[in-house]
Amino acid sequence: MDFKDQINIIERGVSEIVPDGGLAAKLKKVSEEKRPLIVKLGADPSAPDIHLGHTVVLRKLRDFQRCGHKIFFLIGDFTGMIGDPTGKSKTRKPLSREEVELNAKTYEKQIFKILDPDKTEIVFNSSWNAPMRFEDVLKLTSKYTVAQMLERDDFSKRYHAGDGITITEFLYSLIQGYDSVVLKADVEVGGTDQKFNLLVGRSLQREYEIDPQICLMMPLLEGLDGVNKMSKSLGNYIGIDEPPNEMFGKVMSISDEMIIKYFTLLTDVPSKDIQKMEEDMKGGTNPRDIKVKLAKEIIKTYYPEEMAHQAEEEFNRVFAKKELPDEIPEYHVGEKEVWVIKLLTDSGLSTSNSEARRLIQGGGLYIDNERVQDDKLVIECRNGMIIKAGKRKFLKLKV
RNA sequence: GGGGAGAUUCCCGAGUGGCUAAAGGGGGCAGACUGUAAAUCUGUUGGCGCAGCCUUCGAAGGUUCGAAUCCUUCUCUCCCCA
Repeated sequence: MDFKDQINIIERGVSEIVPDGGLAAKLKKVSEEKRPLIVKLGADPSAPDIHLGHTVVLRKLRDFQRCGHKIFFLIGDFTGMIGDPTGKSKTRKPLSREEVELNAKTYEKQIFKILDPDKTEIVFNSSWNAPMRFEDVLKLTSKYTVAQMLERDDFSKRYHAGDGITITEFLYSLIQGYDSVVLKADVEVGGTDQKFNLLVGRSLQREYEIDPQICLMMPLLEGLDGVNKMSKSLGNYIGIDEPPNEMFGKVMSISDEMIIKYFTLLTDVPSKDIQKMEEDMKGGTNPRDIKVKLAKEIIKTYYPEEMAHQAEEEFNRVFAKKELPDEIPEYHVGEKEVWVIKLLTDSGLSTSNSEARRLIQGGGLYIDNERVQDDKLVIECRNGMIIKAGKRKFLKLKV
C-alpha cells in the first residue's frame, strides 16, 4: 500500500498528530528498513470491560494493522499493582497478580473483536519495570524536570490551585514514557487526554537516543449524555459485549448532534458517505433515520448483520408501535394474590417499595396494558399477565 | 514542628438550635409531547403494607424538652509558615 493510502486511512478521525506531518517521514523510514511500524497503546489494567469509547483507539490500531503494521498492546500492570493515584480521586486499591491476569484475559477476548491477533502482541510493563533497581529509577527521573512536568495543564492547574500532586503521579508519566523507550515505539496512540503522557514518551526516547515516536491523539468519545466522556463509572456507555437490542436502544438515545461523530469514529462507513448524511440532515432528513443506520452499522461490527436488523425490528415494535418485545422475562409468583408493590420489589422491577410507589404515582406502571394508579392494589395473578414498569421493563407472570 | 480550613443525602453544594428527610444544580427515574430510549416541558428522587413511623448530615460520646447545627474526643482530607 502506498504512503498516501496509508495516511488517508490512518488520519481519519484523528484529533492531532505530533509532530505535524511526522507520519509520512516515519512510514518512509520503516519502509526503507523493511519493517512494519511499531505502534504502542497503553491500557489501564483495572478496567477490562471495553466499551465503545475504548474502541475509538482500538479501531485506529486496527487501521494501522490494515496497513501492515504491528501493535504492542501494553497492559500497564506495574502501575496497576501500585495503585493509580491519578487526579483527585482516592487512591485505587492495588490489583493483585491474579486480578491483573484475569483482566488481561478479558482484554484479550474483547480487543480481538477489533484487532488482528496475528499482528498484535500483548505485553506487560511489569516485566521490565518490576526488576528496575532504584538507581535505574533515579537515572530515569534525571531525564525530566519539574518544570517540564508542570507544563501539563492538569498538573499546572492543580499546582496553582494549591491542590496536592504526589511524586508518584510524576513518576507515572515517566513510567509510561519509559515503556515507549523499551518498546522502541514508532507511534503511540492515545486519547487527547493522554497527550502529555505520549509526549513524555517522545522526549524520553530522545534522551535515550531512540528515534522519537509519533504521537497520535484520538478525540474522546462523549457518552450517551452527549456531554461527558464515555465511561463506565458515569454509566453513559455502550459495552462491546452488550446484546444487539441493548446496543440499538442505546445508540438511539444519543443526541442528534453526536450522530456524525459516532459514524466517523465507530464505523467503517466511508467519509464521503458520512458527509452526505450530514448534508441530508441539514436538508431536512429525519435524524432518526440516520441514527437507525448508525445503530445498525455499529451492531454489525460486533454481530452478524442479521442481528442488527432484528434489533431494529424489535425497537420499532416496542417503542414506535408500543407493542410487546419479542422476549419477555418470566417471573414466577408464589401466591395467587399479590400486592402490586410487593410484586414490583420482589421481582426486581424496583429496588424498594418506595420506588415502586413512586413509579405507580408517576403513572409508569401498566398491567395487561392498563395503567395502575392504586398503590394498594392486590393483583390476582394469571399466567401470562404482562407487567410493564416504565418504558422498557417488562415481565410476564407465571403462577 | 507551628498555624488554619474542612468532612452534608448518588455527585456538586446550601444550611450555625425547633418551620429540615434537609434549598439549588447535576445525574437518575417517570409522565406528556414527538421523529427516537433526540430535543423540550412537567413531576419525582432515604426506608417502611406510607394520613403514621423509623434511620440519615465523617465516628463516638455529651449538653438540651429538642441538634446537621452547641461541647468533648477521635478518624480522615486539604492549605499556609518552617
